Amino acid sequence: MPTRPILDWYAEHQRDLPWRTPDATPWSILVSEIMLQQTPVVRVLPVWEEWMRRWPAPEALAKEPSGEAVRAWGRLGYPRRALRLHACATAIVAEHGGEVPDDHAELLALPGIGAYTAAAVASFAFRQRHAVLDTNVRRVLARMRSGEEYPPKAQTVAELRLAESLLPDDAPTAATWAVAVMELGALICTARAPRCADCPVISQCRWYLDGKPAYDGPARKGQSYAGTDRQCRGRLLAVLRDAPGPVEKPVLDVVWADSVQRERALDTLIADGLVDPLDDGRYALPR
DNA sequence: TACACGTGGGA
DNA sequence: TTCCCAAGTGT
Repeated sequence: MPTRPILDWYAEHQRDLPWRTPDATPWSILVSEIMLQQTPVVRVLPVWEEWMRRWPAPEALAKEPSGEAVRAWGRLGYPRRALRLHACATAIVAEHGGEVPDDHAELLALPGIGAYTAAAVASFAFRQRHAVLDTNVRRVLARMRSGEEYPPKAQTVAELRLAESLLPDDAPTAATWAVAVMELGALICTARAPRCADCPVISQCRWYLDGKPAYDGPARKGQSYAGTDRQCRGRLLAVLRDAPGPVEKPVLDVVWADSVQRERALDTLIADGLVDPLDDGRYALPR
């Protein structure tokens, strides 16, 4: 895999994203990475701006009730991420003097930060040399090297080894390379209707050279949503997010007809720490 | 390992 | 309209 063409392409075509500017901090980058998990850039942008205005450093967020993080999360989806980001801020203040750690293992130990995000923050915020393997990169590698339209359902050791083997030796260059490949996957080598005509490495893409054969692996699991507990949880939490304070039970009851499912969903929200059942019978976002 | 976990937009 | 997908993590 040629490194140069992709670095050159990135230099010319990268998007101007606020967490990529020179004044972006490790904290602002960390927040962006959590928000971007399974969530499109356009939806993250306004929420990230608001978070950075309110909580420019971990200490500011750590002082707030976790419910404020959930409220400010808005409709980004997967609101447990908001809770984990709040827990992240708390841990960073308590264990790292308020500074986002630059060590990969320490990042990995923070709540809500897994293999991808730890590598991404270490790479993007601290310019370290790590294989940053997200869905974009996995797709690019699958097409270029394996000739497959899509990567395997679950990440393999081989994919990680390949990504590591492609890393430029120089750390800062490796960091730019990591974001460049991701960007290529996000803008050109997209899941549907890839823009192969604009690809800087089309001549080395095995999938393209093979005539772009259609995916023939096992069916990729579609995610149902309507009628699920997830949708029910979303409805219930939306009520609390949009209310100025605690709400009475009947206010929650009206958003979902199936009482068995509704109670189950509410129980799991409480178990997750997203909803706080008050002593007076009302419900609120957590303190 | 497989599944749960939100939401909205494009094809 | 329905399906598929978007910078994953935790259990």
